Amino acid sequence: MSASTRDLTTIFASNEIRDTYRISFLANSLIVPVYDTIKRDEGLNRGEYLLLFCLAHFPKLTAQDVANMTGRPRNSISRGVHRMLDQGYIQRSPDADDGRQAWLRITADGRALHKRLVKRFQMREGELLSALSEQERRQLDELLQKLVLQAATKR
Amino acid sequence: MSASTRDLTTIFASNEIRDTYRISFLANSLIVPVYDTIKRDEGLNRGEYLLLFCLAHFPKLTAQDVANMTGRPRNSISRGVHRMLDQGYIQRSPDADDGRQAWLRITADGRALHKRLVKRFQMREGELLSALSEQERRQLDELLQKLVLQAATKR
DNA sequence: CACATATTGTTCTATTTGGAACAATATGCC
DNA sequence: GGCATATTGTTCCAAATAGAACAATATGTG
Repeated sequence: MSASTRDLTTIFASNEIRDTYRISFLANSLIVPVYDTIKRDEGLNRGEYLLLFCLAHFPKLTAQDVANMTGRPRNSISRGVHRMLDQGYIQRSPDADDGRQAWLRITADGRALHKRLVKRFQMREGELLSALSEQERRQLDELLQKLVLQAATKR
Repeated sequence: MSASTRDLTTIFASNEIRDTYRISFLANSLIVPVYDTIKRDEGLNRGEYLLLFCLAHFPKLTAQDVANMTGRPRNSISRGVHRMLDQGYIQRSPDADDGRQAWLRITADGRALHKRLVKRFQMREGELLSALSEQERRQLDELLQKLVLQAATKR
């Protein structure tokens, strides 16, 4: 009996936390291979890419905002900020009213990088979603939206 | 304008990879807080818990099987195996026909630990799913199953 | 059988990660 | 205003992580 003859996918449907297990598996399947190519081609690690992604969708954010959005600790964000500043993908300006915090913005270079990289995630997402019909995709969209709003408020 | 007055949840519905972003966010929300308590209370890290979880659902597995199922590198599994052996949660026996590999099994202690810990994930899962109706949960179940099977085959 | 290639599990090493403590600044309360 | 408490971003350090090389074993092909 070798690994190739044993069916390791049965666990998807037969464990005590089916949804948790499958959502976690899906998340890994969607992002890990793409992060690997981003690391290889652009030298950005996960924290740095997340920072870029967040800043691509808000005009300005503080480091604390990014930590809240991504769930990563502030020191990881802080490191990412410095590296992305060095590379010119983001810029920082101190807040006039609050000396503790600083506003982060994406630069034109950063936005161009984001546009290139996000396509890789879109392709991977498309591969997975091709298993669903149009109607099923709309169902998924609604269900996910309800779940993330629940997750964002109930924690 | 402070973080508390800015609505950082708008990104859920307005980015180029909505499903990827939301699934990844959900996965973190489901597992990270629980892993933290498991680390604190039992000293198990993520790799060690995953090993226990896998072995709780198959009579026996090789380290390579666990690596395939979880997507983690073999050296991480290897480390986990040794620590879990030391703690008596799993046992190992060499394969008679293939001198390279060894079969891993969960012990009674390991199974008892699994039963206790999986409840924590069930509780967290229940909190999130409470946002859905019975019918919606069935829909989610079907959609997730299609997606994970697609992910497991198309990679 | 002999030799090239593949697979399993391990060790070594560099990078990533995150908790904790810290300085600077802000807020609340008397 | 003055002092206790909270918040932001940083540095320090220990743990987790994963790539690469490795030894042992297995497989395949002549």
